[in-house]
Amino acid sequence: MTKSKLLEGLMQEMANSKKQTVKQQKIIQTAIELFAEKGYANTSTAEIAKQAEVAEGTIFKHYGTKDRLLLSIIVPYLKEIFPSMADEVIGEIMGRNIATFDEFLKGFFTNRIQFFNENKEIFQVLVKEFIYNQELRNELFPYFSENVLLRFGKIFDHFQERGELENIPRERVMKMLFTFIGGFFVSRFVILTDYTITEEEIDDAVRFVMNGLRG
Amino acid sequence: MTKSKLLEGLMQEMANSKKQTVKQQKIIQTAIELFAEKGYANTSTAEIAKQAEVAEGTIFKHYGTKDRLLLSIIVPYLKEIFPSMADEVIGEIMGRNIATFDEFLKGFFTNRIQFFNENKEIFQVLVKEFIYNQELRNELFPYFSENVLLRFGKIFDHFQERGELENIPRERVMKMLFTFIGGFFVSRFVILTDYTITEEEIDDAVRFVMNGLRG
Amino acid sequence: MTKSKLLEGLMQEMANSKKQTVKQQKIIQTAIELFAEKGYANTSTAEIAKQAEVAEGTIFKHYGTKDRLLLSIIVPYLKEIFPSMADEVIGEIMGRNIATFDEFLKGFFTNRIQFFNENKEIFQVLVKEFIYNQELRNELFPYFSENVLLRFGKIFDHFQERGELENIPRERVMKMLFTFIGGFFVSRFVILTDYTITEEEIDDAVRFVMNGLRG
Amino acid sequence: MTKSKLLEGLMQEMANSKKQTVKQQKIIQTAIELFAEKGYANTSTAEIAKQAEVAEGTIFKHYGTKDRLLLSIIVPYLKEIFPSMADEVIGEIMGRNIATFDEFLKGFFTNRIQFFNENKEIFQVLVKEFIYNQELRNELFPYFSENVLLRFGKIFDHFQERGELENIPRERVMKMLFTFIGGFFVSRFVILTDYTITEEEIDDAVRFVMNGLRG
DNA sequence: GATGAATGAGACTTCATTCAT
DNA sequence: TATGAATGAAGTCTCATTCAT
Repeated sequence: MTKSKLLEGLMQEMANSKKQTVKQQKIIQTAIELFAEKGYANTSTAEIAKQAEVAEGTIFKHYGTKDRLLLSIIVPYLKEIFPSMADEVIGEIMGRNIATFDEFLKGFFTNRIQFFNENKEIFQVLVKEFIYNQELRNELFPYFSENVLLRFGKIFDHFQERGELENIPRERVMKMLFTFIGGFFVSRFVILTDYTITEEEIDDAVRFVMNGLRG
Repeated sequence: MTKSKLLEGLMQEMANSKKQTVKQQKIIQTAIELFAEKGYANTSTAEIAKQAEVAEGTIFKHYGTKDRLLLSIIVPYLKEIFPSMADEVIGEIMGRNIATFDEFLKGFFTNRIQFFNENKEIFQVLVKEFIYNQELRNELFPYFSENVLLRFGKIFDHFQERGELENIPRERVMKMLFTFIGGFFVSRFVILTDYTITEEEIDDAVRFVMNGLRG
Repeated sequence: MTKSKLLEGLMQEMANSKKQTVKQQKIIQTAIELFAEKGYANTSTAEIAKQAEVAEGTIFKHYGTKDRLLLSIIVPYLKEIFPSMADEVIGEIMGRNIATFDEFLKGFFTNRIQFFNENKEIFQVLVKEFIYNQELRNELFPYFSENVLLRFGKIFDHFQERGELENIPRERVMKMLFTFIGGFFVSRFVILTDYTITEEEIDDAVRFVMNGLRG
Repeated sequence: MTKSKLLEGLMQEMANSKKQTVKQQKIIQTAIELFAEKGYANTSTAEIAKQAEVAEGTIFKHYGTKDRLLLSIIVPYLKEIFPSMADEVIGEIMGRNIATFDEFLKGFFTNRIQFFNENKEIFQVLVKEFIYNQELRNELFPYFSENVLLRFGKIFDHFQERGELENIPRERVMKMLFTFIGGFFVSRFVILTDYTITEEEIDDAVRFVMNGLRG
């Protein structure tokens, strides 16, 4: 986990690479499960190999190092975690039927909850390593800033231009917003792993945030 | 990190134990720094020993296992992290000059921010391992529920009885509150390690929460 | 050396396992020599690795723990040490040409002396650990009772039915017999490691036992 | 356990030394128990210290090394294990009322069984280490030959001169005798630690030996 | 005489990684 | 592509022993 800027390179590389073999799929799936459960540092490649019913050498044939195995899990996920959603949502906002920030927030929560539910374990891996692993954090930060903060900013601007969320100091309030959103997803998906989020709770969250912002 | 219910036992044990030697203090201090920086799993006892200018054996003479070294850091801190504060605050509320939930929240944030600033690294260790280490999480959860949730609940009740925070579904709203508070402290002290919290931001946070709750 | 009943399991496991690599053979051979000479507890895996010209990790790759290395030496030997011989001898007695207990005893001594001479070191390991290691003793005792005492008892019965060894309290006399046999093999093969047993001494031993029994 | 001829020196030294303190007694007693149970190599000085309720340093203050602690247990016992008995018995034979080798053997077994019962654990330590520890065996062998074999030989001669045990090749038969005696005491006191020897069994043993010898 | 903190060599074991097949 | 034997560095931990108090 030493080289920098490898995220970009890796994304390129993955885009170009052939499609996975069956063994590769098993390796990735098993690694996700184990990394999510016990963390990257506490999971040995031997354990992954055994549980994936694959020779240990096979892992290294495909991924070279354990580090790159981790990135092979995280990187393709990164592209989906915010951007795709953001683009989607931005499309909806601009074009169609999302008129208020309330609606946007509700859509955002609903959409992401569904996405994280479908990829809970990868999200756990990502969060755990993001917090635990200094090097990875340094790697991910610029990516995160660029893709998440920026787009969210734009959306925020959009609604301010429309007359919503007026007279609010954007930077300061967005911090509060992200603080809550981060706390929400991490607590529900990483810490309380068996938690189920209800429709009602989404409404609570949206209301909490909206009131907080408007204050 | 296998045996359960060792928290209680360890607390007893520590209360009874003689006071630390100079070397012990150096070990603990160094371990805190390294665990905070790189995480427990990525820090070797050899590294701790070297940086603490102590023989590796000395660590094990005093703490037996690396696990127990971690707990020797976390456990004494746990007792201070919430209860003491809560008791203090409860005293202030009941007796003296805290009249509103706003005031309480502001006091809480101010007080804990100071405390975590003074113990930033231990807090980082605690949070990182809480998220990373399943076993430790299981160990800490009951303690957390009992000491944090319970006391907060009482305080909440207190203000509801006084007429504040009326007509609010306590359980649901407290969840939002904790979500925000958790997100706030973790992001500021664990992720953004060089962040400085201003007076202004505390006010933002209090306002955000109060509006969120009242809504 | 903690889990019980692992003997049976290990036997199964070994029967199923692939055949040894060259390195494994060197490891086992070297371990036998060193354990025989200095005892299991006084032999380090580093020493075994060095003398076997193998990386220390290789030992653990194959045998997992030092304990299992010891058992990997002892277990396959156990199956040969008595049962096979007993079956052979029983066959001879029943079918062919062993008519008297004298003959049987002489055959037994001769056969086992040859066997132990060919496997002197493993026998030394077995005896030393049997005496030294409480856990191993508990593990081996039931096996020993079942395979050795039982078969010997049957043979004894056989000759009593034929009219030999009459009027002798079987249990009490067999104790004396085993006492002598045990003393004989342990002293000659484990304590006096350079001792050579002559034909004459075998006769002495048989005569000593036969007289002792008949008395 | 390196230096040779230290047995003699140690005996002198012990004879000259002051009498033991209370702590020393506890150390020795605890060490005997632990060495008997688990063997010298598997017992740490830390464990002895803890169980003896003594600081680890105290053990080394008194005994210098763990080796010398072992010898401090074995050496005083050695002087009693055969010589004293032999002298006693020789006295009885010469002067008083032991007329036959039968009687002598019965006396010998009875006397030594009582002695070993009273010092079972030290005997276990002695035997286990004698078998396990090459260096100690080399140390003890000459002592054993001189004190045990020699005296036994004299006694044997005595009875042969009296007309008993005639026409028997002394060397060969004494080997059988020692083989049995060794097997008897080791099996009963070291291997079958909870065994109780009955009067009847002593008679069996004497009869077995006498017949064996006379044959 | 007794303590117990401290040591550092060395024990067993784990691990990511390599490479011949 | 896949294997799995082999590696050796590094990890945690144990131990007999020393020494200042």
